[in-house]
Amino acid sequence: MAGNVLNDKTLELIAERFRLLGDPVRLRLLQSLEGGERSVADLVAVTGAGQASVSKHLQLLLRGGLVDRRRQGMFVYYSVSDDRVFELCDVVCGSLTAFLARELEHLGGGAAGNDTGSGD
Amino acid sequence: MAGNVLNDKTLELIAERFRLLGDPVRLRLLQSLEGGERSVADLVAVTGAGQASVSKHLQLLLRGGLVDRRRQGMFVYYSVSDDRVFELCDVVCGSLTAFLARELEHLGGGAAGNDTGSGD
DNA sequence: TGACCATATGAACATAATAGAATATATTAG
DNA sequence: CTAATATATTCTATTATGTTCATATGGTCA
Repeated sequence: MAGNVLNDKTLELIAERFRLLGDPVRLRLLQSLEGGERSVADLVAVTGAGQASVSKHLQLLLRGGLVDRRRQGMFVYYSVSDDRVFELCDVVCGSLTAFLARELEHLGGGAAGNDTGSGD
Repeated sequence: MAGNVLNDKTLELIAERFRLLGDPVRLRLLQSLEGGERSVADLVAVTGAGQASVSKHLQLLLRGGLVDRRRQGMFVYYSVSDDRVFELCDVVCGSLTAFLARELEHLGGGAAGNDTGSGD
């Protein structure tokens, strides 16, 4: 952004990329790949999701250019091809933390002793 | 991320926030608010979306803690409450640019003279 | 070749997200 | 109070997204 006016097409591309990151299974996949490449079987085990589901999520990440694919024998290894995703997650984490802190403040200052749901 | 292992709840929160940014109308709203607060009517005019739609998107952004709301008379003014959204958009833009550049390279090296869709 | 394994894909289904029309609420003016 | 204006909400239809099961594809090994 930074002062630019983006056209509709660009905006749609950006939105699409955010949506690509907007799924917990895909985030878990990316996180699992942070330490290096992994086979699909590994990723299925780590995420606890079904094989078909994981495979489809990986295709989405692949088409979005966030991961790379390498075949070795019967196995396929995926790896993160754009480290910026982690930067994005970090920024979002910070944003979320700030937001929740604000929420807490308002609760504390406005109506103390409220139940906002079980605390983690 | 940065080496952390995030639990499912946190991951879902992060995904939710990415989804919040995964809509072109909401991105356009945020971009329109980059220069300062705006009334809903202004935003409706700028985005070209319907009033109900804009209002609903604004509620989502508000509940997500990305914008603030201020009432003055009959008008309601929204403003960005977390500048990090722009940082996020910038990073995504960079990521997209890099991705498209890679795509182009592959096209150029593999099959030159291809039409990748009308340019803007 | 056929048996076997890992991964990808298609079809069916369930659920979530979005837009628009109509209506409700809030505020001001008379 | 009523009329008028700005914004929010509800209801409904439609579309997008994700999961699962079954099956196809690509590869290895005997």
